[in-house]
Amino acid sequence: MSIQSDNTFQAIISHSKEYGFVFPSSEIYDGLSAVYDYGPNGSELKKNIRDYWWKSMTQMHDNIVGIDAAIFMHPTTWKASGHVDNFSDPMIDNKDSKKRYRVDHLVEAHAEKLAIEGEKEIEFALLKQMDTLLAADDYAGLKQLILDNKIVCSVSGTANWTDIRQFNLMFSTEFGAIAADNPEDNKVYLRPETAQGIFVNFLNVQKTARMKIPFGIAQTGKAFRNEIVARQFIFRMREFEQMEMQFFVRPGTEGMWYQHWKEARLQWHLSLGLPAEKYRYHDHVKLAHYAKEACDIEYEFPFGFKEVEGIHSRSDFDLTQHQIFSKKKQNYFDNDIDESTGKPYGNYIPYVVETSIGLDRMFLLLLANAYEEETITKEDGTTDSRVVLHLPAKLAPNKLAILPLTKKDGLPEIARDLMDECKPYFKCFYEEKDAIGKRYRRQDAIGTPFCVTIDHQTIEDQTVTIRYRDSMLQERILLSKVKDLVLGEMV
RNA sequence: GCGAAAGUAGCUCAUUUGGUAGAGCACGACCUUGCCAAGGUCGGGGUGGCCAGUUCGAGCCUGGUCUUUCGCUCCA
Repeated sequence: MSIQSDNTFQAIISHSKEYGFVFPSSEIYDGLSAVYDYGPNGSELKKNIRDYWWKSMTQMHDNIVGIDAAIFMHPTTWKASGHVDNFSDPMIDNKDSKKRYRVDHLVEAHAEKLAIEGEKEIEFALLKQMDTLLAADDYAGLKQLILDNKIVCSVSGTANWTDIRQFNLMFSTEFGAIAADNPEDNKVYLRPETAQGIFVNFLNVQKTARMKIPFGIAQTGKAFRNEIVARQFIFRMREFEQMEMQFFVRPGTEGMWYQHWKEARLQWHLSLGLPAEKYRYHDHVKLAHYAKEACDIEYEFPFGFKEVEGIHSRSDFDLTQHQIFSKKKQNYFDNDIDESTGKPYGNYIPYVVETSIGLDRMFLLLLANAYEEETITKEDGTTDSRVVLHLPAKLAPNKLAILPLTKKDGLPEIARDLMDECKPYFKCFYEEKDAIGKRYRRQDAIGTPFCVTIDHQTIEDQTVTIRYRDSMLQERILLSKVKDLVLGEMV
């Protein structure tokens, strides 16, 4: 049904800005790369997505509870999680081959070659120099070392190198007002994922909410990654929001739960009326350092199939790491009876199955799916066009537009009364300016599912015209039925 | 990060060889009208992404820079 051109993505970006969904951050200062702000309609849509997810996780599952952890966490958290060590190596690119190397690997490979050639002394000196420079974070010195030793790229054979850069995906900042002797002691990171806030609170939540395994902890919140390449509008941003649920299970059952959540999460997407043929699973072959099994739920964006959500079987990696680094037991005592032994399962560190969806990506997904430039044939045979967002009614920024046909004869008063009746229950929009057709089109463009028009007949028989966004059909219903009709679409 | 393209009003775009910027839509007020982007009158809005250079004169030529899109690369 949707007519999508090659320029669809561009059109969606323009539309997002024009109708107050997404603006480039700090636009008057030329923007900040890969950072975006949500406008009046965008912030409503985003909030509605978040609320829908939260409700489906916590309200609809009595064994899942929520938390809201801080963005700042103790620095040791990221040592335990592996984020500090695994992602802070200095890198260098060869400009000719476009190949990127870890500096230590590049130098060591060259040293090895020297060793084979019998140049033991040069090899030893080289490695020692490298260690000294690495310890001092002297990147200029390291680059000079590479140039002095005529180390070349194995692909291009040239020494046309970029400067050395450190790619640590975590943003850091100073914590507290008093400078420590060692600045590193004051260093804290902006969390690169929300998951760790759940793991470090595992026992707090389990004990205070009296949760029994299997159970889950849900959380939504901002995370920050200093991406090397951050592009495709709000798809990959440096500041983004995750909606995560960590599900704690008995070891040995993680495979079953992994399958369960893999299917349940896809169903969540489909429950919004999104087309199944646009979705697919992508099972990971190469696994992250913590993962046992992992897959992405991918959606066909205008720029191809891309990850919108991940389901990961994280084993007991995270809790075990936190137990080691914090020296605090992360055990759970399982009173359920193991039928093979007749005794309780007893103490263990639970396994974790994670579902992690990017809120901003879900937002983009919904816009991409909803956006349509529709050509409509009018009664006299001429054609017209309209831009319409087919957003799920329960997620639309405005649920109902209330439009008096004229701004006199008492029609605005009736419209205002309806507005007052409905606005405690859902977001309404009131407008009396311009011709009715134009007002309908404006609401189409921001995805308002229902428009109600108050006309002169309303005064006589208490009926109004309700007009449906997707079909453009209209019918007369009782004024008193409007609120319940809209509410019926919200659950 | 490398390569390519682009940046003029809120949006989509014009501006023929360098001579101090226009249109449509949108926006605001008023009049007329009243069920699918109506008509009229008036009005607001741009130091041409930013900074330099060449020139008597730069939106246009040159260099730099920022941002965006696309292709590689990367992605816990």
